[in-house]
Formats: sequence, C-alpha cells, structure tokens
Amino acid sequence: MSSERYNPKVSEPTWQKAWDMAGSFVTSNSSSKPKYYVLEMFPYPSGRIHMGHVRNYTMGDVIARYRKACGYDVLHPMGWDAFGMPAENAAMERKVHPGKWTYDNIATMRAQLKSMGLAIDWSREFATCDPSYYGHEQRMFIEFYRAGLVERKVSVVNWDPVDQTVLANEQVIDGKGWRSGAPVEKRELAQWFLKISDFSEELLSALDTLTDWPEKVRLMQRNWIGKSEGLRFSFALEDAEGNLLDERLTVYTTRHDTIFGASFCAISADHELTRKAAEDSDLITAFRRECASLGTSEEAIERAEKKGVPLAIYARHPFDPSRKLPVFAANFVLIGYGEGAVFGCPAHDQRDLDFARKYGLDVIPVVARKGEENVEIGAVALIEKDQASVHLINSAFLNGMSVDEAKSEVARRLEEMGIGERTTNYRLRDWGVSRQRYWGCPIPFIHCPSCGVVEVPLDQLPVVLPDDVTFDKPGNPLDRNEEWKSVSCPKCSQHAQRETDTFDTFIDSSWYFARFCSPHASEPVDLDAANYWMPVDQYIGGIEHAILHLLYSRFFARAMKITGHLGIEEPFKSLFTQGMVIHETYKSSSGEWLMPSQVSREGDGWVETSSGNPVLASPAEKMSKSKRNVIDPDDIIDKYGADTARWFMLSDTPPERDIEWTEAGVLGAWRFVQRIWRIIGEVAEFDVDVTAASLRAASGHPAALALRRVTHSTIASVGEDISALRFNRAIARLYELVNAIAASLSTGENAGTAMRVTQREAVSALVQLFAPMMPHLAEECWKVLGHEGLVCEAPWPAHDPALLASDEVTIVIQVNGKKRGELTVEKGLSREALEEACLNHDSVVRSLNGMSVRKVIVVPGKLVNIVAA
RNA sequence: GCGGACGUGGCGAAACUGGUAGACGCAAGGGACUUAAAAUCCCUCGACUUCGGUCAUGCGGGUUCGACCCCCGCCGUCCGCACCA
Repeated sequence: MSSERYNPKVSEPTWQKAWDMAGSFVTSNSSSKPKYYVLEMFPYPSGRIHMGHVRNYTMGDVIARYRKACGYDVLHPMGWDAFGMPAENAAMERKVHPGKWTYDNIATMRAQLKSMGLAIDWSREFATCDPSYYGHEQRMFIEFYRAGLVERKVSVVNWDPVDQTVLANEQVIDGKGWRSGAPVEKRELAQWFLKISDFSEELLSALDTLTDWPEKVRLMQRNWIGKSEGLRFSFALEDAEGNLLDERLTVYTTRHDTIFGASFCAISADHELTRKAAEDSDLITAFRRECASLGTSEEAIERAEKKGVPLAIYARHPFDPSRKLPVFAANFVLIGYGEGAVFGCPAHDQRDLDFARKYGLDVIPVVARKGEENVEIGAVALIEKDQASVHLINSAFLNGMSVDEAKSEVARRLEEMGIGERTTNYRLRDWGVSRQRYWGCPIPFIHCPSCGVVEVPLDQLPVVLPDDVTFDKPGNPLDRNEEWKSVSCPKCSQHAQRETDTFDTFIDSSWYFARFCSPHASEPVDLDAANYWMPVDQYIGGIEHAILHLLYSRFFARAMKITGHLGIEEPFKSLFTQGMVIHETYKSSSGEWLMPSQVSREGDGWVETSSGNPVLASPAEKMSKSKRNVIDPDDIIDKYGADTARWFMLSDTPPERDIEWTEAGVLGAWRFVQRIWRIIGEVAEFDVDVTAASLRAASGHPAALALRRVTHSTIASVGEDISALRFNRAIARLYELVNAIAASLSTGENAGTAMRVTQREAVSALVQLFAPMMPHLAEECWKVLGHEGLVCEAPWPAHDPALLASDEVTIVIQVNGKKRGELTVEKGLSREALEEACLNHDSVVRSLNGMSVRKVIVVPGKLVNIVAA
C-alpha cells in the first residue's frame, strides 16, 4: 500500500507534459464523431489570472473532458481579448508600450492557465491584438459597409476638455473626468455605427429559439431591445401670444389613452426646438450646459432630479384646442429614444408627477378603478397593473372605455386627422463602434478631401497600428502620428488621411468564437470548419455579459452570414452564466483594508497576525484589489495543487451562484484529495481480476451487491449532473460513493474475493468519474490501479441498469398532509392492499385518534395521504 | 430612477413534474489512536418537547388532500443601465 501522501507539485506538471506529448486535446477539423464545441469567454490579459478565471475555466474544462470521454470530437480553445483601455492606462502610468504590456501579460497568464491542467487545444490560440486577427476584422467591416450594415453619423460622447479625450461612462464620476477632475462636456462627433437596430425585431423574436439560454438572460435582452407598440403624433404649437407656429411638435407615446390627462410637453435638451430656443435665451443655454454635465449615462440621467425650463411655446391639445400644454426642455427626456419629446401625464406617471408638482402643473386623473372614480393624486402616481378593473374618466369621448379601447380610439382619431400614426418603437440603438483611442483595431477607412470616406483596398489590409506612439500628451496618439495618418487616396491619389478612430473592443469579441474554428485561415473564417464546429454548444461566462457582448455577437453572426462568412445566425446554442468568487473583507482597527494573508483566526474573531490587534471582518463580497480581499490562484496551486482548487470551485455552491472562497473549504478539498489517494492505494493492492464473470459472481453477495448498486447509481447520476452543469450535485454523489467504499473497506468484508472485485470496480469508476474535475490526481490513480493509457482518453463508464432496479419501494404515509410513518412494500402491491396496510399502520391508528377517514390519496410508488376529520 | 435576479440549520447547500424539508460538504462538540501534536477513524449536530409530538424554507395572506415549489402583497440583499471588459 502506498503510504506516501499525494504530491501535486510533482504529479501535476508530469501529467500536463504527458497530455501535451500525447496531443490529447489537439483537435482536427475532421472526425467521424459527433462534434462538441465548449467555450468559456476569453480573458482580458490584465496581468494575472484571478479566481473568477479559475472558476470559469474549470467548469468549461469539466465539460470538455466529460464530452471527450463520452465520445465527442471536442473543440475547447483559448485566446485573448487583448485590446482595451487598461493597456493605455498602463502606458501612461508606467511608460510601457501597450503592446509589450499586453503580450507580457499574456505570457504570464498562459503559464498560469497551463498550470491549471486545462484540456485546451493551445494550437488554436490567438490574441485579438495580433494583426493576423484584426486584419480579418477590418476586411469584414468593409464588407459590412458594402452590404449597408454600416453607417456614419453624429453622436454624443462624454468629453474631457483637459485630457482632450472621450470618457467612458465609468470614467465620469459625479460629472467630472476621473483623471483630470474637469467637468465633463457632451460633445458631438461623427462616428461609425453598425446598424444593429435594423435587426431589432429579428434579434428579439429569435430569442424564443434560444431555449438553452437562462431565462433571465433572454429577459434582459428582451428588455434591452425594448419593443413597444405606440403612437407617434404631432401637436400644433403656438407662441405665448397664441399665434400658431410653423413647426409642429412630434411626440412618441405608449399611453395615448391618457391624452386627456396631459398637462405639459417635455422635450430633450438636445431637441431641435430647445437648441433654437437657446439661441436667444441664456437661461436655456445654461440649462443645456447643465444637462450636458450629466454625461451620457442613462443611469445618471434617470437618477438626477427631474428639472426643466419652459420654452415659452405651447402645444395645442389635439382634441381640445382651448387647452394649451406648456412645452418644457427637460433633463429626463432622452434625445435618442422615440422622438426626443413626450407629453406628460402626471396623474399616471411618477416622473411626470414629480415634474408637475415641482412646476405647479395640473394633475388630472384619467384612469380609475371602476367604482372609485373620485381619485385624489397625492405624491404617488396612480399606476394600476390590473387593466381589467380600470376605465377612463375625465376624458370626453373616451369615458368608460378600457385602456386598450381608449388607445385604439385615440390612435384612430389622430390617424384620421392626419397627424398621427401607430408605430412600433425599439429602445435598442445602433452600435457606435468608434473609439478615439490607440490600443484597438484601426478602422480601415481613409478620409479624402475630394472623395470623402474611402475604403482601404482589401489588398492593403491589415492596417497595422504604428509602434512609435507616445502617451505623454493628451488625446489619441494615432491622431498626432502624422506619418501614419498621412496616405494618398486610393481613388484619386490626392493627399488624404487615415481614420484615426479604432474599434470598440466588443467587435473583437463578437466573432472570436468563429475564428477559433480555423485560427490560421487566410479568410476571416473557413466556412467548412465553421459549418462543422458552429454553433458553440456550450458557452460559459459571467452574467455581466448578458446583454452587450451576447447581443453584439448575435448581431455579428447575422452580419457575417449576410456577407458569406458564416452559415448560422445564433452563435451560442447553450449559455451558462456563472457566479462570482467572493471573499470576506478585513479592516484593521485603524480602518485600513487587510489582505486575507495578514489576518489569522483567534477564537470567534480575527486578529492582525503581525500585531495581534483585533480585525473587523465583514461579509464576503466580490474580490477586488481595492478591498484587498483577493486570493491569488498561483498561491493556491503552489500550496495545494490545481486539482484541489478545481474541486473546491465545483463543490457545494451551484455554479450560477456566487461562491465564497474560504481557507477551511480549500482544506476540506485538500483532505478529500488525500483521502482518495489512501483508498486507491489500499484497493490497488488487491490482486483480483475484474471481469464480467467475477462481477456477476460478486453480485451474489449482499454486501457486494449493495456497493455495486451505489457504484452504478453514482455512474448514472454523475453523468447526468455534469451534462446539466450541476457540478455541486455530482460532487455530493462522489462523496457518497467514497463514503460507501471506505465503509466497505473498514467492516472487514473486504476479505472476500467478491468484495475485493467489487471494490476494484468501484474505485476504477470513481477515478473516471472525478477525472474531469481533478484530472491530474485521476491520471496518477489510474496508473496506480494498473490501467493502460491515460484516463483522459478512456471512454466514460457505462452503468448497468439492472443494478439500479429494485423490487421494493418505501412509501411515505401521511395523515392530513403530515408525515406519520413509512412503509416498505413490494413494488407491484395493489392499491387496495396498500391502503389497507397504511390504515392499519400503528402511527396512523394513533394519529387518527377516533377521526373518520374521508378520503385516501395514493401517489403510486411514493406516498399515501389519509384525509380524515 | 428603470430593469432583472436572489432569500432554506452556525455556514455552503439538497429536495427531479406540487408529494419524507435539511442529502452531501464545512464549522463545532464528544470519543478512539498517540508521550504529544498533526494526520486518520468513530459518534452527535434546525428549535422546542410532557418524548406522544409541536414549530420551522425572509414576512403576511391565498389556492390545494398536500406548498421551499403555484398566486397576491410586503421586506431585505445583490446585479445591469449602451465608451470597463
């Protein structure tokens, strides 16, 4: 028997090398087996891997290894989402070139990932900042442009006047730039857009086909696309003296039933009418500036106090020209949605009510519950969810109608009057892809003074980022790199300039999964390879990507199909969103955050290890550098090995939930590794032959049969649980199997050959079942047990259904729905005999206590409920 | 503000389609082995109890023979909001 402890430090690199030598995870593009493409969202090379990566890639790895064992041709690749702002920030702060910073990080993180023992085909690896990747992206963008999927238009950005740069919403803090502290301005820039909004309906309705996606992600996308059936109509406008103006005000509404409750109109600060009014009003100009300081984030706009300024123009109510609705410029109306103008109905919309109260506008209730028509609106708007119980009041010809009837009637009349039309509106906006930054894919266009916007000829791709750039001045380094910028126009050969904007990095991640099918192809995607591998069968990543990345990728697949680069529209067949890794936080008595390594347990609490001072521990939250509650995967792998870390990540907590990293939990996983090693060592000594015949003979012994039943039911359930990504349940079953094997070893019944054969069968199955989770330990055990070859190449064990069947069944007996006892009976027992047996059962007689039986409910094979009174 | 999710022992959780609430693990307590410690093994482990049971799945109602599960209303926590990736 092997008395030594299992040493992952020696074993893990050995087996990683063995898999490498055997090419176990290298995938060709042709196989007679069914294909399975498993993909985890590729990492941003931030410097080092974190525990979130460990969790994400472990889950994908379990699936990849399991599917391989089940006989699939598995594609499980890895790459790097390598463009983005952190590289530029590093360049500014540490004077290191973004490219060098990025590739150095990739080297570090690749080594870290390899130490996890992932079953990845590394021959397909690429980084999105490789010109050999982004060149194809440029070509596809030009093809999208030719196909009418691209548009140039003006849009609003957050502008930092000091840093001379566009700011991301997260870089705008309280209306100020994060680095400069200068108040942020809104600025209009001509930018490139992908016309995703042309696909709103398609992207929405196809969500119904994504049945293997989490319902919540589909719902989030549905809400994001935001389809609404409404009415666009226009008001006649007049000035303060009552003179009719030439222009009309077009609004969009989904609540046209409340038209008689309208008491004002609100338009965006960026609306044409507001701009015009600002020309001769300092007040309105100031208001426009104030709105601009809110930035472009929808959240900031919605949270801000509702404010407005009157424009001294009035909208005539379409059904009662004597009613004048004052028109306000308001900070809560978004220019990009609908018409950038709304009518306000304060009684039935909280935002409108707050606004009306502030500016002393009328509040007219027009919808009320039947029988409760005398409604008083206080500080809370009346929003009735139950449409059936309400009807219209105070609304002339609409009185008494339901909300839907009133909507139809208003729409019909306004259409008849020629000033309205029913429209479907979507919240989804076109995808602005221009970024005024260096570390991104150059947008392959040239601006010519005579020809305008001109494509870079395909044979001149890729447009490569220049290396000689400096970050010592504000603004985009590409924009001041005259040598790179200056080109001759491909059409007229005049002096022209390159586009200096680069792509949003979401473009890079919108097609990488397709590139993995043929990472070295001279086309963006080799169609044969993509037709074979796509769609991704199982995609795994964080819920934070539920909307943008996944929606953009769905759009990209459609765009690539149109331009002939892909044959499918939905790139991800099944989606899984995993939870975060969280950890307790610690604060010293002086209020500084402490790292987990700086504190130690004392009694019920924590102390600072160096000083013994008490430490305040707070509940676990997302690991973050700022709160110092970060555990470095390298430290864990060094101390316990990758298998222990992997096992812990999969145990206990369901994968979609946040998992709390605890030292005690890791130790538990570590002890389990050693426990398996001891048991395998013990059983490996048994000199018995496991054959069909010896197993059949073993089944004749009750104790052996019992263990065989556990083994085979574990085989059946672990496979099911892994397929359904219920790793925590699979692991609970494995614990049960180990407990059963250990118990059989300690009772002395191991002496018989029958038992030894059964135990050998059990441990071999055990090793195969945990192999996807702890692959290194599994290889080591497999070898000790004397099996040929690698366990990662071995087929998944099959269970014997005959061993799962039983001729007895335990029935729960209830009286009035409460459990009173149980009864084990033969499977085929008749209903009458079962009822009789239950009614005579001691516990039933006792709890009936003289009551008479009214009814007996029998759930076959499960339960009998006796209803008595 | 708008949208979404989640809530079960000391802790992570399980409970398959409305049918035994708490599998499995962690922590804790007790014991064995040991000169001792570590490691390992065994036992106990929701609360109360007159030992018959009773109460328990965030709170309050409802549907049902039966509800962690379905419905209505609250409370709490977390996440997203279009240039972070």
